[in-house]
Amino acid sequence: MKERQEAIKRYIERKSDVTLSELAKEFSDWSEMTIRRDLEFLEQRRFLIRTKRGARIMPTSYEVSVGMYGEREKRNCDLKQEIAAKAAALVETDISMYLDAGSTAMMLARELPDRNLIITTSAPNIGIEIVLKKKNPTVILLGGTLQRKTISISGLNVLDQLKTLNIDTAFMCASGYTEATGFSVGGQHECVLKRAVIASARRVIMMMDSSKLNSILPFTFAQLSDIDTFITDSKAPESIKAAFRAAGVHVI
Amino acid sequence: MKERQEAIKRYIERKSDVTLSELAKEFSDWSEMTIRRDLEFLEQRRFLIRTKRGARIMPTSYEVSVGMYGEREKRNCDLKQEIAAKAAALVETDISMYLDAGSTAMMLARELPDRNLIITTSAPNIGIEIVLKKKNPTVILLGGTLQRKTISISGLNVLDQLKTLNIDTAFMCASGYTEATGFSVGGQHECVLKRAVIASARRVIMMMDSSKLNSILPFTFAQLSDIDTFITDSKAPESIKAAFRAAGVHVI
DNA sequence: CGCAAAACTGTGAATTATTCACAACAAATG
DNA sequence: CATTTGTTGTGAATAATTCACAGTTTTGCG
Repeated sequence: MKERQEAIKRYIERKSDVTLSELAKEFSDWSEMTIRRDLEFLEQRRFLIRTKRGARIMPTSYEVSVGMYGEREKRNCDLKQEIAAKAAALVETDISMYLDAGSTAMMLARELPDRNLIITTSAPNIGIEIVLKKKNPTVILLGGTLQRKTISISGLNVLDQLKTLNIDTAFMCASGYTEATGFSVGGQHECVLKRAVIASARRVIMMMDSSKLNSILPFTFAQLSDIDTFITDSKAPESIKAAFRAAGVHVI
Repeated sequence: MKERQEAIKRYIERKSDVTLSELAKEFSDWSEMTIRRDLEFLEQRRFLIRTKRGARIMPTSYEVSVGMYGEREKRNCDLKQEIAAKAAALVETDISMYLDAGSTAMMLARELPDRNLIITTSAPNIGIEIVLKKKNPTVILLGGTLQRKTISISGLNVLDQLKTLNIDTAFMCASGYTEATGFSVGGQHECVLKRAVIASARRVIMMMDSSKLNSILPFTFAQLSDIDTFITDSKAPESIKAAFRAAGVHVI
């Protein structure tokens, strides 16, 4: 595959739905016809499907996760992407890592290097995504009841399952944070699971886009002192970043 | 949603990729324009995406499973569909059932009534499919290592997890059957898991399309005496069906 | 190094698909 | 029963896609 085709594929993967004219503008070094032919090429290899005026990524499990939350999730796609790229840089080879459920985690799954890794996750859609797109990582899915809203696992014995796994680095997501309440999420099941993961991981990396800062959700699962590294996007206010640093958290 | 729109949706779900002219021929009572408008309607509701000359189902996890095996799987789609419809008729409310991994099982997942059910499965893609498309069933995913080829779970403690679950009816798939070898599959992990499920289920229903009869795969996981019901398609030879009946198996 | 073959790219015309506006019709409402 | 609302079909206008061809670059091989 050519460099241009790779670039087009990456572009569409990021945007998930593009028009031909949008592509033509982005890749203005080439003619519309060439891009058209590239799309045909990529479609044959099942990377995407062509639509009326352009193309769309071939949704594997990715769309499963964003499809439901819909527009809200898509809107901050670029922020999440930025965070995921930063997080992927922290992934070392041959470590055992935990990947949380959530759309930021899904982005990280896509950015992950295709290397020897052991990835434990409670999100089956993320597990599938990794296993389909990468050759090398080993994916371990937690077992239990599959939650409709979050597409993640919960259950009585997830905690037991965690006990048998040694997690080096945990990449976690949160839906809300304030100084007073700490990191919070909307579901009780998730909350319990996240706490257990954080307790057992050697290193905890929290990923959160700036739109979620200063919002509170029902269940708090962690405080600043629980995390080692905080990854956010460039739109996050300096004041919060400074406060995190003052608490001994490594902010990226 | 109108009846016609439902019908179009079902048609596209079955075919997975259709052209407008194909739809116009199938639904010749209506004009092309009306069908076009229906497709637009269905696209807005994320049931499908429109392509250049028609439409394609919105692949959730379904495409994940067939996408890899590709054409081979698609070819017997109609047979599997027939089997899945028969199997769905056997599903009772409020029971605990096991759904095997495999494309026939995925078809069954789509045909399942939207009622109170507890469905245990080793296939996360099937679990996601159910949870996204139906409101009522509870899905329990087994935990463990996610296998790349089959998109199913295996691991040391799947057997332990099964012990804590009481399965009433198990819907199983096989990749091969001969009288001498019994029901067989290609992977050792799957084999072990299937055996355990069959041993613990009160009732075992085997689903298998006729193209797989008289083929042998490396690992045998069941004999005729292990199963209660056998579901196959209309192309299956009478001789085999008669032999199954003679062995006390209920053949549908 | 140089030539021939193959593969890739851009252009514009021909084809095809999609949208749009409007009229006819049916169903619902008061 | 008239009016409104929604649905459907028709054909023209628009837009997108394909096709064929020519120019260009790359590749392979003597």
